[in-house]
Amino acid sequence: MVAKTLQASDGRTARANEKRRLRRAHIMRTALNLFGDKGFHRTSVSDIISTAGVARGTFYLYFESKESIFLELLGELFGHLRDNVVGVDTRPNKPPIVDQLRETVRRIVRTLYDNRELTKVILRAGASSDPQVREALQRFEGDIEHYISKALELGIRVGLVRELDSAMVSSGILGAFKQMAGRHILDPGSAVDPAVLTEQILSYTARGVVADHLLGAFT
Amino acid sequence: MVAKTLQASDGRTARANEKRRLRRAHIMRTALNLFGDKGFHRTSVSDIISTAGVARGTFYLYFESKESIFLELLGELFGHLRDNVVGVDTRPNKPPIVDQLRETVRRIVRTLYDNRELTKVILRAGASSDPQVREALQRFEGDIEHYISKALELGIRVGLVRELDSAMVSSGILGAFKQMAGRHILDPGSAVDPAVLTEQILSYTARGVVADHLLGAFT
Amino acid sequence: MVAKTLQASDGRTARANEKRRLRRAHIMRTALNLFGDKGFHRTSVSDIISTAGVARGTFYLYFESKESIFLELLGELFGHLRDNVVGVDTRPNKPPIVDQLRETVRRIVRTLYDNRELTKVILRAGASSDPQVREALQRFEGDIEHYISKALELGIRVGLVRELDSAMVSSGILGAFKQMAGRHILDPGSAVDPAVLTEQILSYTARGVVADHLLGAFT
Amino acid sequence: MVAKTLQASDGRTARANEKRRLRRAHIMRTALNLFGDKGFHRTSVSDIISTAGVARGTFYLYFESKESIFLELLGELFGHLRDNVVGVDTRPNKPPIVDQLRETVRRIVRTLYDNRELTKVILRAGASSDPQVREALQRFEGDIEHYISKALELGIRVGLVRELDSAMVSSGILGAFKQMAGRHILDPGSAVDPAVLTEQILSYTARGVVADHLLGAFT
DNA sequence: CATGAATGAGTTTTCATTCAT
DNA sequence: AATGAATGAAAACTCATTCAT
Repeated sequence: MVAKTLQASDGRTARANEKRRLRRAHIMRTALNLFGDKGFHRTSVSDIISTAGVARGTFYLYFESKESIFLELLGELFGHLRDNVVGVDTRPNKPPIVDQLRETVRRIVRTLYDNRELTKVILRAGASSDPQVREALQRFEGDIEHYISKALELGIRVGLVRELDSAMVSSGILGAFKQMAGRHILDPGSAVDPAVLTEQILSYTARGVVADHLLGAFT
Repeated sequence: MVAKTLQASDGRTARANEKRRLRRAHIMRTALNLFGDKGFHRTSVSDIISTAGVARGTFYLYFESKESIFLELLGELFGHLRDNVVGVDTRPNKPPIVDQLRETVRRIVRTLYDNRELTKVILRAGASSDPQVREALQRFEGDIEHYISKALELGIRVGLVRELDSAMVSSGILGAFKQMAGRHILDPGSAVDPAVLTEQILSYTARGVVADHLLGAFT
Repeated sequence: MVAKTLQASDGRTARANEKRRLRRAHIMRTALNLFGDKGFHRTSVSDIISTAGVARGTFYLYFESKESIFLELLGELFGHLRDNVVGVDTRPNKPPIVDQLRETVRRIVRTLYDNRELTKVILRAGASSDPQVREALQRFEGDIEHYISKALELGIRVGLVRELDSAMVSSGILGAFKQMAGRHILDPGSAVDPAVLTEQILSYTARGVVADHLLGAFT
Repeated sequence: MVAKTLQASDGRTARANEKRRLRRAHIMRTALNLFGDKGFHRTSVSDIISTAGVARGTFYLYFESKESIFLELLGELFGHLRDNVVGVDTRPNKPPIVDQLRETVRRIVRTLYDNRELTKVILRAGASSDPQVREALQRFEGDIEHYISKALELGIRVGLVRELDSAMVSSGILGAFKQMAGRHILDPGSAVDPAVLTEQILSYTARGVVADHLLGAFT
C-alpha cells in the first residue's frame, strides 16, 4: 500500500511537472513570438500574458522578470550555436579544410534558420534599455568575436590565414554574418536557400570580393 | 512707411530666424550628446531640456517628438556619408582602382570618426521601440546596401569583381563595416588609428582572410 | 464490529487530532518568530509557509487568514497577562500593599520577558492596515485601561490613591508601561535586568519624578 | 518698458508660485486626512489623487513619493513641538518651576490639539513597512526621549528631581504622554478639556498616583 | 487532509505630450 | 515665442487567497 501510495504520488507529481513544463514553454514561446514581432522593449508583460492566456501572477510564477525570459532565450540560442561549431582539424587524413569550414558555417546557418524567431529577437535587441540585457548581449558578441579571433590567429600560425589584425577582422566577420543573417534569413520577404547563403558567407569571408587578377593589388 | 515697416520687419525677422536656428541646433546637439551617452531610449525629454536649458514647451516648438529629433540626426549622418562616397572611375588615366576605393573607405571612416557621437547613436538604436524610427533605420541601411550592391554589379561587369550574389555580399560588407566601426571607432577604450581601420576593412572586404596559396580552394 | 470500528476510529481520530494540534502550533510559532523579526506587514504568507515547511493550502486549512493568526497571538498574550494580574488585598493580615503591587508588576514584566517575541509583535503592530486587527488591539488596550482604571478608583475609595482622573491616568500608566517595555525589554541592544525595570516602572508610576521637598507644589 | 515687462513677469511668476503653493498644500492636507482616517499604509496614492482631484503625475510633481509626504508631515509636527518646548529657568526671580513646566506641557498639548490630524497620523504610523519611515519615527521618538532624559538629569543635579534611571523614566514619560494624547485628544468620542489633560499629565508625571501618606513606602 | 499552481486586483512610479498663461 | 504645470496611459511587479487534484 505504501508502494501504491508512492506510485500514485509519483504519478501525480510527474503529471504536474509535465504540465508545468508545458506551460512554461508555452509562455516562453509566446514571449519569443512577441519579442520577434515588436521587439523586446515594445513587448510588455501584459502583452505576453494576454496572448498566452495566463494570469499576471502566473508569469511571475515561471519567470523572475521580463528580462530573465530574454536572458534565457539568449542562453538557449548561444547553446545551440556552441553545439554546432566545430574546430578545423588540420591533420593529414581529414577532409579538406574548406569542406570543414563549409560544414560549420552550414550548421550555424541551419541553426539560425531553425531558430528564426529567436535569432530575430536577439539581433534586434541591440539597444535594450535594461543594463543586464545589454551586458549579456555584449558578452555574447564578445565571446563570439573572441572565438573567431583565436581561430584566425591559429590559422595565421599554421599558414592557412594571411597576416591580418585578428581583433578587427573577427568583428568584421561577425558583423557580416549578423547582417547577412538579418537580411536574408529573417526578412520574411526573402526566402533564401540556406546553401546559397552558406556559400556566399564563406566565400566573402574567405576570399573577399575582388577578381583574381587584381588580388596582387591588395597586399 | 510700408516699405520701412517691412524693412524693419525683415531685419527683425532675420534676427529672430537666426536665433531660432541657433536654438534649434543647440537642442539638437544636446540631444545628440545625451543619446550618445545613455542611448536613445534612456534619454528622456526632461534630460534634454534640462541640459539644454530650455522649457518643456520649447522643445515641442522645435521638434514634433522625441523620435523626430532622432530621425533628423539620422538624416544628417546619411547626408554626410553620401557626400563622401565617390564612385570608382575606371577610365585609363585615373588613379589605380585600389587607391580610389581606399580613398572612399578612408573618407567614410573619417566621417564616422568626425561624427562619433552621431554614429554611436545610430548604431546603438538598432532596436528602437518606435516603428517610425525602425523603419527609417531599415531604409537607411537598405539604401546603403543597394548602393553597394550596384557598385558590386558594376564591378562584376567590368571584371573588377568576381562573380558573387551582390545582394548578399553587400549586406556582408555593410555588416562588417558596422561591427568594425562599432567596436573600434566607438568603444572609448580602444582608440584605433583610422588608417589602420581603413586598411583592415579594405583588405578584409576585398580579399577575405585566406592565405594566397589556398585561394584556389574557394571557387 | 461497530464498536470496534468506532474504537479504532477514535484512536485514529485522537492521533490525527494530536498531529493537527502540533502542526497548528508549529505554524503559529513560525509566524510569531517572523512577525517579531520583520513585523506583521513585512511578513508574507509565503515567508510563513516556506519557513514552517508546509504547503500554501495547509496554512489556510488551519487559519482563516494572515490576520486571524495575529489575532490569535494577541489573545494568547492577553490570556498570559490576565493570569498574572492579581488584585491588591487590603485586609489587615496580608502583605504590605507596596509588596503586592510590586509582585504584580514583577509578574507582568516577567510575562513580557518570557514572551518577548509575542510582545514585540503586538507592540509593533500598532498601525496595522487591517481594520479587524486594529479593532482588536484597541479593545485589548481598552480592556487593560479599564482594569487599571477600576483599580485606581478602588484605591481612591480606600485612600491608597490620591484623587485623580482615573481614565486619563490609566492611559498614562499603560502608555508608560508600553514604552518602557518596548525600549527596554524588546530592544536587543539593551538587556535590562527585569528587577530594575520593575522597580522603575513601579516608582515612576507611584510617586512620579519630583523630589520630596517639592511635592507640596503639585496639588 | 523693461521694467514693465519684468513687473508683468514677476506678477505672473508670483501668481504661479502662489497657485503651486496652494496646490501643494491641498494635496498635503488631503493626504493628511486620509492618513488619519485609514493609516499611512492603507492609504494609496490613488486614494490621495482621487480625493484631491489631481492627476497621478501631479502628485509626483509635488512629492517624490508617498513616503516623502509623510516624512514632511513628521518634520512639520516635530518643528511645531520644538518651538513650544522651553527649558525650565531656576534663577531666583523667575516664575515657580511648577508653573514653568505647566506652561510647557500646556503648549505641547495645545500644539497636539491644533494638529489633531497630524498627531493622529504620526501616533498611528508606528508599524510602517517602509524602512525610511520607520527610521524617521524611531529617531523622532529617540530625540524626544533624549531631551527628556537630559532634562531629568539636570533636575537631579539641581535637586528638583529624585534619583531615578533617567533613560527608563524618560521612556515612561513619553509613553504616558503618547497614550494619553492618543486616547484623549484624538479619539473623536472624548472631547477632553486641554487644561484638564495638561493637569493630569503633569501631576501623574510629577507625583505619580500614590496618596501622600503612603509615599514613604516607595523609596 | 494536504498540496501548490493559478489567480488578478492592487501597488508605486515614469514620462511623452498638451495647453493655458 | 516661450513657458512649465498638468495630464493620464502604461509599465513592472506583489501577494493573499482559492480550488482542482
